[in-house]
Amino acid sequence: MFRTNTCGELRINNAGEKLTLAGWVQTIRKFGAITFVDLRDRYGITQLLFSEAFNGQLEKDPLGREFVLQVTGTVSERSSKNPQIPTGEIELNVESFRILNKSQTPPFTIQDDTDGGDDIRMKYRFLDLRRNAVKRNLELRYAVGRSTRNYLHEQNFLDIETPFLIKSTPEGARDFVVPSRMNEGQFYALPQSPQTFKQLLMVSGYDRYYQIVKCFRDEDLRADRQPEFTQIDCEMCFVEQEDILHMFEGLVRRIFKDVRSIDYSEAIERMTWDDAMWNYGNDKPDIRFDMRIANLKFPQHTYPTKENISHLIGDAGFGVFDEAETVLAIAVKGCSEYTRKQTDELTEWVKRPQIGMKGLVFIKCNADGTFKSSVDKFYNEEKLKAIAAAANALPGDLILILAGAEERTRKATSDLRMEMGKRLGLRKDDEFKLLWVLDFPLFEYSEDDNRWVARHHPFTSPKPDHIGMMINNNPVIEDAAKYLEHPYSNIKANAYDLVLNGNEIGGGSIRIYQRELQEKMFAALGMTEEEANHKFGFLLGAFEYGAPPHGGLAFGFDRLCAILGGSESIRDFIAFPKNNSGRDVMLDAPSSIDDKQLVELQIKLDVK
RNA sequence: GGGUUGGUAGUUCAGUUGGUUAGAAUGCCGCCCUGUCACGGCGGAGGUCGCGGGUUCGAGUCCCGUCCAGCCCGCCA
Repeated sequence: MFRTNTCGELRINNAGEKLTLAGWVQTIRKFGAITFVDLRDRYGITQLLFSEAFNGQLEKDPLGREFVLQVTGTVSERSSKNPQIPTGEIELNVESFRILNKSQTPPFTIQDDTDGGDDIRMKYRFLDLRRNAVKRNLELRYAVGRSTRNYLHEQNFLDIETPFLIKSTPEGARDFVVPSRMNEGQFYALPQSPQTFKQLLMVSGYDRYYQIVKCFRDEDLRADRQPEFTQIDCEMCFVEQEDILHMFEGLVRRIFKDVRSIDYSEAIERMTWDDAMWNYGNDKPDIRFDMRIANLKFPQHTYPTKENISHLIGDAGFGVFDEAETVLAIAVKGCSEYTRKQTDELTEWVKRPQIGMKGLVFIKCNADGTFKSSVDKFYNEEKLKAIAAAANALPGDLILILAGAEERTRKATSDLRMEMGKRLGLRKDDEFKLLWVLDFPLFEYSEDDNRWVARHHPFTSPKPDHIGMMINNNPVIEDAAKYLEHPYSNIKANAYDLVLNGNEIGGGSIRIYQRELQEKMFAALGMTEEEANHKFGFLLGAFEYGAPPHGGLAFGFDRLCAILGGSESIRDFIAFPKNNSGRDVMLDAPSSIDDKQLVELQIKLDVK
């Protein structure tokens, strides 16, 4: 037997037992004639005591950090205890030991507070994974997965695997493609999600399906985006939106309970997409704090046209506001005392290219009820008061106003809101707020492609009373600004996103299950009948053989784990992640392949 | 595709207005130390300042290009 115990389990009541441990050398502390070694394994650290008798052997065969050791000895109570670690009351009095393997000195320290930077840790990821910080994250990930499986199993879901080598459908994200040797000149695609397979499983009658499954998208990366990532993918038959929301609220509550011991018993808030965009400028608002956006130019639920201009700011001769497509304000609690330096810094912040605004207008709501603003000469006390009221600003608050083109300004105001929330400490890591965002638009207009595209995906069903607004073609709109007047912009989808602290952690929809409607949808997206049949004929065909009403959703597993672990980045919750450029720096992948492989695949390269 | 921050010892970083021999911490090596646990003490080794070009009497420092990494925008049905 290699070992009788682990390095994390021995306590004072094991004193006197003779046993064997195996693990890695964490540190060596030579102290005169005796030597202390901290031996580490997955479960913890146990201090080894090498008495004077071993000095000869240790001199001949010195130990080093990360050597793999097998030690046999007797557990004894320490004469000076260490209350910091669970095994701190005991040590193993070594009677014999064996070096199972040597190690080079690692390029960074294997400690909780490692001295290694991201780059070097990724290159030696197998060493990084020895550290507690990363290990805890992977344990948390396992706990989330186990909780998910337990819950869904109890709810009668079946875990069914779907293929990875599938057909490329260039809607949406770019596919990763895999050449087929046996089918010359042809390619598989890796799934962006098992979407069509899970719908086919519904047609087959497996009315509750789930899978914790890898998905692949060949798009640029972010801290919270990897080219291969994991989804909790679910689908159900004979359900309406309410059934799905209820089922997966249960899942999330269960995960909170199992993983973080949090009783999320309060009702999960709901908000329409329209309200989210209007009040937060964003389809995934962080509702841990309020700071809603006030529109100073238009009343809610109107299109921004000249006739709809409200009287909040009117035409006051202030060109920046008068000529702007939209003017948005947020009230920042208790910041009316901001200095010139602080407001200048905020102005610089919104002028960064990533935000892209030209400037920032301030109104200080003084504690005594007066106002001081950078636009005093255009707006009198009464107007400023009205603006403050609209922005829900109280004395002592600072109102920040951005003006410009609709879409950019809304996004910038949303970003500014998030930034101020962060600076004011309103976005706490240990506070969790869930939110359903409902009634997404079915379509959105792509100005690049000059056509309507599915906002979620083309299998999402429209709200039943909006089906009549579907047209059997995808008309090009000459003036892009006019697209708001097109009926498609008013069609809402049976689609829903689950948002946690301003992050989209899941999303789904009630699907189309009738061939006619699905054909209509493809046509609306500008697909000819021929194209639709070529790409999705199998699904259309299946819908003719008794397809039941169905719907589902998918959670971003990595992201969910990261948020539950209190981290912005998902990389530390993935054992072997890719870097910003989609590279695995440990494997040095992707890489070129042999000419022989290229010949077999009938691929000629036209690079370098 | 674009923006931005960074690249100096094994590692993490400092390096002033361009000026003598490029520093610190940690790690590593050697010696000392019988109760350490971030052990301690003394000593030592360790650098093509990412790469290429330019300006200058002189470049880690300024300029141009390039590569790599982090973050962001675009993109992500």
